[in-house]
Amino acid sequence: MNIGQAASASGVSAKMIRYYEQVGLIASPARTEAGYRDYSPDEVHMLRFIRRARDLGFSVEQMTNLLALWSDRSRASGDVKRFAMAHVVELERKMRELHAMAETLRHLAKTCHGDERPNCPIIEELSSGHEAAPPKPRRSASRRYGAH
Amino acid sequence: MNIGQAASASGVSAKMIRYYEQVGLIASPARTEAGYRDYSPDEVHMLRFIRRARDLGFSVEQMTNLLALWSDRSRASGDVKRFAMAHVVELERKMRELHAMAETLRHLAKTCHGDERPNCPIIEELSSGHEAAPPKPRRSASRRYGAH
DNA sequence: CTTGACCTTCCAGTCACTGGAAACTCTATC
DNA sequence: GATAGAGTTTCCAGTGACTGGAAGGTCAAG
Repeated sequence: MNIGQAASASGVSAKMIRYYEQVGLIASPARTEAGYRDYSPDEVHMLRFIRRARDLGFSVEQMTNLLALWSDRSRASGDVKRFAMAHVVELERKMRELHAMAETLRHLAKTCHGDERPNCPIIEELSSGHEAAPPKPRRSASRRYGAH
Repeated sequence: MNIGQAASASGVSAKMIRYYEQVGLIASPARTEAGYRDYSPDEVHMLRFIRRARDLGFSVEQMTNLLALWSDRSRASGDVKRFAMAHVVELERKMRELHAMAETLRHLAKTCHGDERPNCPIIEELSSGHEAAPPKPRRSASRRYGAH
């Protein structure tokens, strides 16, 4: 199976497959005489696993751990569960962050007439207001989400 | 006011201030004879505005628009409100995405014993399962959130 | 034999920063 | 006046997870 077929069979683009190989998430596959990558059914299976993990928001580094757990037949299911739940906690933290931003903005927008007049409490609050969104970023220098 | 003072007065680090200048979000400030950046109270005020906008999850590009709205005394408050609400919609889209991921993971984890035995439905589902998290990514090639 | 779809490698760009090096300036102390 | 330490300057490189594109090799169909 060449890379294009592996891509459509797994849902991971050819570009991404090469990238995952490059960063060491997956091993280099066999090559044809002409130098084309040649994927076995098992490797395509692994790519599908990777795609699903990525759809659940796991980073490449975390996927490395997941693949290790996957291929380790003797690991305890508790290890997997702990890993999954730690990720859930992280997802929820990000959700709360986004929620706080949205809440603040909705609150500001509620007091804005939204008409033709220039007077706008949203801008005024951003301009001179008190502290903004994150309810209270207590210790984490967390990543932010530029919407673009 | 030099850059360090402007940084602590605004909550935007010196590094970020230089970066924002470099990418054109803010204008180059005056310089002292020695070449040090010299910020006026108005510029520090603008930096605070920027920090609050960033805390609400606006990208640099969006902040450029916000600054334009800020300094345009004749713009309609409706323009600002529309801009803010579009961002809220985007934040909510991301929240739903994260929520779907967390839900899927929690669901998988619920069926996992989480003990010493190797049998683990989480891994099994990722390995051979049906479609994963995003409830149904209908058209957007949306950004994802690697938790690291 | 040519066309076009595929594959290969490599380099650059994205976004919003952060870290660090080398060199300069400022302020305080001795 | 010398010196130390903190602050500033520029510039370059790296982050994560890709995506785009150029230049060239390969394959199957007509």
